[in-house]
Amino acid sequence: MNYKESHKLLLSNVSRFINLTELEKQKYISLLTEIKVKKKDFLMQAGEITKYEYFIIKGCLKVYTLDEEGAPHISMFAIEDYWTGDLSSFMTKEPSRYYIKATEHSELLGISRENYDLLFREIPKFERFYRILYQKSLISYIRRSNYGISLTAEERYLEFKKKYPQIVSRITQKDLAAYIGITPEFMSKIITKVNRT
Amino acid sequence: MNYKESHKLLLSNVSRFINLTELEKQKYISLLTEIKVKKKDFLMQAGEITKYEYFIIKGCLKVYTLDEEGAPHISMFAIEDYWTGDLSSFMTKEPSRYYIKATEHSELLGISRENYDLLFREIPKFERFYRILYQKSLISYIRRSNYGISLTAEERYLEFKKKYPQIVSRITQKDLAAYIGITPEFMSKIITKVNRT
DNA sequence: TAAAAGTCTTAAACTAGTTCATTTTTTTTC
DNA sequence: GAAAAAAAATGAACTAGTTTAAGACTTTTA
Repeated sequence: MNYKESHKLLLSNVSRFINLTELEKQKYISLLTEIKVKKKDFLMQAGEITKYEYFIIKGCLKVYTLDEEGAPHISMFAIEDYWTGDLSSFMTKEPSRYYIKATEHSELLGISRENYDLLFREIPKFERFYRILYQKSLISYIRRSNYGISLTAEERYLEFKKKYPQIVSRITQKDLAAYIGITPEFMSKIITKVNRT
Repeated sequence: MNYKESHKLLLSNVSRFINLTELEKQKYISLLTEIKVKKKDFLMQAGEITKYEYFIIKGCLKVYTLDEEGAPHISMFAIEDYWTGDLSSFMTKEPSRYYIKATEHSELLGISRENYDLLFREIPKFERFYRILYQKSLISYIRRSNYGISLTAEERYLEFKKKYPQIVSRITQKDLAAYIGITPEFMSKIITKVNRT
């Protein structure tokens, strides 16, 4: 069958871990919602109960919390071919502490909690898909949680640049500072220093 | 059927997410290896390819790396009813960067990579078990990776104490410092300060 | 396309956390 | 249960990263 470009991208993402029949592909696609969000608009805000998990077709978004002083802490940047959302609120149905804002005009496919549950009942293979997806995410978050406490800010910056060169060029230095966990002023100093060397 | 205490603990851990028939329980148990490790002994060392994922029946272990200066960075403390290991090395079959050392005499059940793969083929329900297990771990690591970059050392200490009171009392201040990401000297200062307040 | 708003840079004064050195206390070992 | 080893406490000098403030540069908006 002939699929839309957006669905092709998603199916190709899924086919990394499981093989679906045509029927299963169509069933899966029927469970998804198309979402567009303009630059600077929110996909969700703190206090809301997360309705969807999102697959990014196009664009770039930042997932962040605000601390008591109102300073942002960016948890992740999500770009094409990545999944994002607030898994905790999505699963527990408790209000989220996260904001998700588009830093570019973005197109997403969302799966609602009801359809996510249904998916496992209708196509149990997806248990495997998510087992592997979460396993891989877990491995990278375990590594990241160690970086935060054991590397200096400069080392974390170099790691990020090495691991996500395609993201560095698409975000502001200020947002990168909020991800690395430092002030924009210190981020500026690091970049000046690294470029000089 | 009558199971050993250790197997009962594991089966009860698994039954949080999936129901197994008697036959499946027996099959599962047949895939596990019993392991004992004395206080201060290594369960594994950096450079080795991880052979097992471990479920802790009894005891306490620390999972850590050593940086270029030889300073330890503790990634997790594992106690009864928790799973541990190096998931990355276990999956990729590449040498691990982690050491796992018992801080108390410990008893574990290990599952080898071959049996882990076999488990999914023989009892596909385990895809669901691990999907949920990894999902929950992922949620807590996402939270932790933000703590590392957005909280002060004192706040991280208070968080740890609140979340794992049963672990705090079983480990040394020095190990806690290596987990929090600070020097033992500064850990000592924080504790003095917090107790004074 | 001018004005406004946001981002980046620089610098001086400050604070959280480190390093190094010493002493006291607790735990381990024979 | 004494000796040795490891952990914890304390303090002084240091460094990585913050704060505040101001000016230059860039992007957005009307």
